[in-house]
Amino acid sequence: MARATRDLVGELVRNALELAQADGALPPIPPIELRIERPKEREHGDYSCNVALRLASAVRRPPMDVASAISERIMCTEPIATVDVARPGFINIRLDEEWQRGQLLSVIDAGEAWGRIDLGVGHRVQVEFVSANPTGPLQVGNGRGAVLGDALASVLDAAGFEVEREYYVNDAGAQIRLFGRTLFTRYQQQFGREVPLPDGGYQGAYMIDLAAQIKDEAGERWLNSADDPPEELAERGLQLMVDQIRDDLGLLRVEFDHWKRESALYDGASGSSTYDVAMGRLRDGSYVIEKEGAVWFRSDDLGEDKDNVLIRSSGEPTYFASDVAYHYDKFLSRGFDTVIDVWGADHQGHVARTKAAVTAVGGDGDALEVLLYQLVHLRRGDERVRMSKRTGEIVTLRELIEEVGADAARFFMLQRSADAQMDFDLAAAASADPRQNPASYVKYAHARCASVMRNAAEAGLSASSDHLQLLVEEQETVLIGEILRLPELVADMATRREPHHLTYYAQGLAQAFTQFYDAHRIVVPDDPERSGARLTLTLASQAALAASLRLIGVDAPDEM
RNA sequence: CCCCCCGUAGCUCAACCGGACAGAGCGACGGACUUCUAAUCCGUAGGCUGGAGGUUCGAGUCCUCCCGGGGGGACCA
Repeated sequence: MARATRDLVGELVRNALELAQADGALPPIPPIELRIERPKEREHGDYSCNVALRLASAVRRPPMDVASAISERIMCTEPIATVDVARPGFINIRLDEEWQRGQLLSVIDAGEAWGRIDLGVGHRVQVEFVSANPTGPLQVGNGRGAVLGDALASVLDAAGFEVEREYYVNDAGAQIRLFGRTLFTRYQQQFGREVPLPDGGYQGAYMIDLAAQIKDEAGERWLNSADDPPEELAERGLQLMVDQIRDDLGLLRVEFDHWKRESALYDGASGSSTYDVAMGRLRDGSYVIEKEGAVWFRSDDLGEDKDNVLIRSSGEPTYFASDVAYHYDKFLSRGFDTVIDVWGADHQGHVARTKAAVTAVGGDGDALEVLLYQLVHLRRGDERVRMSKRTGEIVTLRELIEEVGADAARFFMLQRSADAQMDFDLAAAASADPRQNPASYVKYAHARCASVMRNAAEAGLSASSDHLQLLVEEQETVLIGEILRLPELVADMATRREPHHLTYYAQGLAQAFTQFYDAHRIVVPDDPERSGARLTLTLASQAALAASLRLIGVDAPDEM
């Protein structure tokens, strides 16, 4: 199914609305956005529409009248069974149950690709996330960005967008030079030399490990170098660091399509590098001024209240200047229609000026979206786990994954909306007990589907679509509804950039299946017709569970 | 001083960008296993959605102010 059921319903409602105007039942009105919602109460139907309430004052008619005029003209075909009008002026729509049962076959056919829609076809989106400085290992907070960005990219992909996952490697500038100098110091220390760390150098033990590794690889090669740092040494250290970051992300099952190096923005003959071209664009647009010995981005025309330094009085470009060039590259060179940058909340202050910069270099600032995520706090049961850089008790992403596993790490990280701070309970996440750990609960439901199918095969029973009309029990109806809901959920998540709904959907779906399983026997050798229908439902459940787990990035095991 | 995010059940959090009776999980209490995985299920208790105004048919959601928590406001990233 390339279209969500909701869209089919919406089209029928829109037709009815237009018909009502055409035949004079309603006066002509300007086009209105039509939203089909899913009511909380099942008695209100499978879908509802509040268009009559919103139209009432404009057409100077009681909402109930408007609702009636529209609902009478809704064609009760294919997905729709009945249409009712309710109290204030809602139009409530109930789906045809036979049609819904028939959809289960499409679900099974789609398998773990269930939920894919064509909402975003032809639209190229880049999701850039993590992009932590390669001067140290990833921290827990980076993990949240990793999971959020990866799941969002998966959701957009499922919604039909052409998606690229990108990691921006900040391999230029002062901090990377400091990284090189720290590494050089540690390298010399490997040979027993007493060399002090540079001012503000990177304290972490990982720098010693890096130095030891480089010593093993290259011996004394740079020991007596006059450069600080030796360029090749620094480059090798950076490579190793990036490799480690890539490995850590791999443990989380996060993979990038493209690793973009900041230094590449400066490559090329003078005047032709991305950086030079982007700066040229700013100058052409009169967005550049010089004052106090530095070069500034003047953006008050674009609604910014403050100028920002592009080139320091030392002649060195700022991080922001690189960012201008980088976003020029994203939009003007590579031509993405939309770019979503996933940033930690501590970068909140950069949002406005980066959007302004996109506009200034000739792009559309609104096509740059920045998804900010709030901080993560760790706790273990009731005990707070401190993550202080000063005390050195930093919890790395790798440590987190080793303690709780990739599945729980991903599921827990994704459970909160990006703009809510998060308490991550290591004790709950590390537990295999589904009562503590919803990731286990969902996986268990999937494994149970597989188990049921195995037992059915042993009993000589198999899924059949011949008697789906037997699926009329309350738990069966609810479960079918949950399964069929995924495509519209994908649409909502993609549109609103909110992948966290996945975890709630997966839990609700798992619960619906488990309740069905608990209330009714699926494999009944004496009743092959009913068994065949229920096995079809089981297969569809398994597909929907697998599809949602795949989007979350969690394994869907066949046994536990 | 200014800007951004948050404040919802004892705890952790949802609530489809204004809808119908604010929902889950955990925790608490009480039930259900000779049958496909009880790693489960069912039931009960638990709320003036931080506070005060406002907007309208209708507000947890939007506007103003206040309180509280977090994050920003550099020629750092």
